[in-house]
Amino acid sequence: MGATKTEHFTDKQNALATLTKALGHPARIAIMEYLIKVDACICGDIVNHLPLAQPTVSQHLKELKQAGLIKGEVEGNSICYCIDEKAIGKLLSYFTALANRIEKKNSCC
Amino acid sequence: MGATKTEHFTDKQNALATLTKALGHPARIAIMEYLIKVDACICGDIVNHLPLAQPTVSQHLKELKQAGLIKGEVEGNSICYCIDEKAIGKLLSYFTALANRIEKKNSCC
DNA sequence: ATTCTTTATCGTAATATTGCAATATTAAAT
DNA sequence: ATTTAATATTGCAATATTACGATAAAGAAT
Repeated sequence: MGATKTEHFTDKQNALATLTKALGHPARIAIMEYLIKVDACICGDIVNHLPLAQPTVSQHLKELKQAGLIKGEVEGNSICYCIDEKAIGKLLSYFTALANRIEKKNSCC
Repeated sequence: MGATKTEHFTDKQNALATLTKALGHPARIAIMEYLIKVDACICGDIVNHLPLAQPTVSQHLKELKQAGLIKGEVEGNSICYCIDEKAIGKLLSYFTALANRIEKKNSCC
């Protein structure tokens, strides 16, 4: 086993899990925060701000990109990365809905 | 290696990664949604609503609990699980802040 | 006391993730 | 054309996750 049984869950559940899983690592959180902190898309410069080797950072960027959390465009001999707002929007609306649904309940714990 | 280098990141980054990582599996998303859908804490009954064996569900519940996303109290010979609102609050406020910070930027991608 | 029910834990196999050195790629700069 | 700079890919070792059968634990019901 070891493989997630995605086929047993809904597309929405899988899609959300893909986003949260991609954010489920402090290095990828740090990358997202750095992309936001700097007031533009980052072309290069990410590796130097993380305590990880270049191949490791590259791999994390790849995962964030595959999950749809960031976009990357080639720009000269470097690559311009920036946050994909849509993904953050999805996360925000999901957790907003979740919080609303919880508020309406009588908590029994 | 295979072990996350948590020591290189901030407590906040690690804390958030813990929450998102716990939600980074469709079964755990499904558990959270089921806990909210049913209008009370669930005592038992979770296993029957998931396409996974009982030990697997138990393990997922353990992870959600360790991450602080759910609370569990013994109640007779079953256990009463419910969402921990604080954790959802943390996620919501984090993504809200993130979205706000993005909105203020000039998007360059 | 025994059985039933519910949940947890142990053990283990299959698979995935993390991290990095080495190397490749690609385009700019000289 | 060669060198330099930035990023990606490959290959691999260490570790973590996922899943579940078997078993344990603990209270409820008989």
